[in-house]
Amino acid sequence: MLNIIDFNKIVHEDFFNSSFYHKNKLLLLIWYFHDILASNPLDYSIDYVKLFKYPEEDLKIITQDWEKIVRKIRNGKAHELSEGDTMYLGACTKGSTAAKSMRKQPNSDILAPQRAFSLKGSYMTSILRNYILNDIGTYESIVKDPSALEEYSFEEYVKSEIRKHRGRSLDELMTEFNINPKSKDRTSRVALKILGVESKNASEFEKANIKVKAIRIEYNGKIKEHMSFPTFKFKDLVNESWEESEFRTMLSETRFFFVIYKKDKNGNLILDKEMFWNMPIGILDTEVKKVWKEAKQIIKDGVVLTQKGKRTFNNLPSPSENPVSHVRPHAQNSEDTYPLPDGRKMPKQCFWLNNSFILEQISLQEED
DNA sequence: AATTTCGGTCAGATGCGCTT
DNA sequence: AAGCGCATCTGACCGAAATT
Repeated sequence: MLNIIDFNKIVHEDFFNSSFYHKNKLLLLIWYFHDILASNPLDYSIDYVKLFKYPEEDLKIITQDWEKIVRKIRNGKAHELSEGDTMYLGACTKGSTAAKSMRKQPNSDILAPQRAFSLKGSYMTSILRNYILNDIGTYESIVKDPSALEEYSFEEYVKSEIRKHRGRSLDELMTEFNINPKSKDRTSRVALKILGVESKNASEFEKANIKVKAIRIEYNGKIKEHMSFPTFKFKDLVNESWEESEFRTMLSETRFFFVIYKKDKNGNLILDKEMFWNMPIGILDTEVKKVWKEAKQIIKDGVVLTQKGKRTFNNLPSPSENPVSHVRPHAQNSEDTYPLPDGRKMPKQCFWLNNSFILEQISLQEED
């Protein structure tokens, strides 16, 4: 967490003269161990301290993040800011309560939640690992020479590299880049190899919490499968609030890099498009919230199971009930379960994003 | 009859705990 | 520090029932 964003003032600033840069160009970072056994936070042990200046390659990306945030505010879209918009520098909500923290913004009459600059959790983790613990398990970076970002933003650079291979088949790319066609992460490996990265993730993607997701579009133009996410524990979910829920946190903080393949008439997957995407905050706090709350209520009240033939149907939110999200099993088999609050067991479930929603987002191709 | 829906399954990758 | 066994995770896929 860094400084509060003054929506009205920041629109007149440029990065190197900004209040953000002024205050935060040099940081004293202090890491302490969050010891859950310690009764008093003052007893937490301070393990690492470091006077930190952004490495040149990171500062380039932070500058671009700052520009992106300010552009949104200048366009009267402060209320649409989201942590997932940017890579290392985020605009996170800040204030005592959501209701008390609404602020006026220039160029729009819509009130926006107060926000502050923050270095994202994924970026802080990587600073700790790379620059302080000197962890050997660090990933290669995509942009080897920071001056490559003078002209293009990181995202534009990444997209243009992928675009060079547009029209080629996945099989062809796997052969060329020597990737095991059976590996589950083959599409993300292909993308990384195109970007010149041998390691199984890129340092920029790791620092920015960007997840590569393959999207396969069928010959008929539809996406067959919904998009899955990690499973949740029923007992945890019923104790969460939407604002602090695992699913909301994940969706608001993760940026996705969609690598889109389209099936030709012979069923070959052809590299077709690429785009960065994150869940629009307006949809997150309306439709997705609805599904989440409904799921929570159903689990709280006791899931109703009905046996039909071999299969057991539940009354959790299905894809037809909501345009954006639903709940479905994501388990090894029907024996792979988590306990329900009432003691029964149920196959592990997760929230999914509807295939139709993903398709809609792709066709919007909204690049702010 | 064809397509869509949605509970379920598969299998390689990953991660954890334990031992040496 | 490395190796092992095992559990879990994850992206992709399956197929019976429902719908068109």
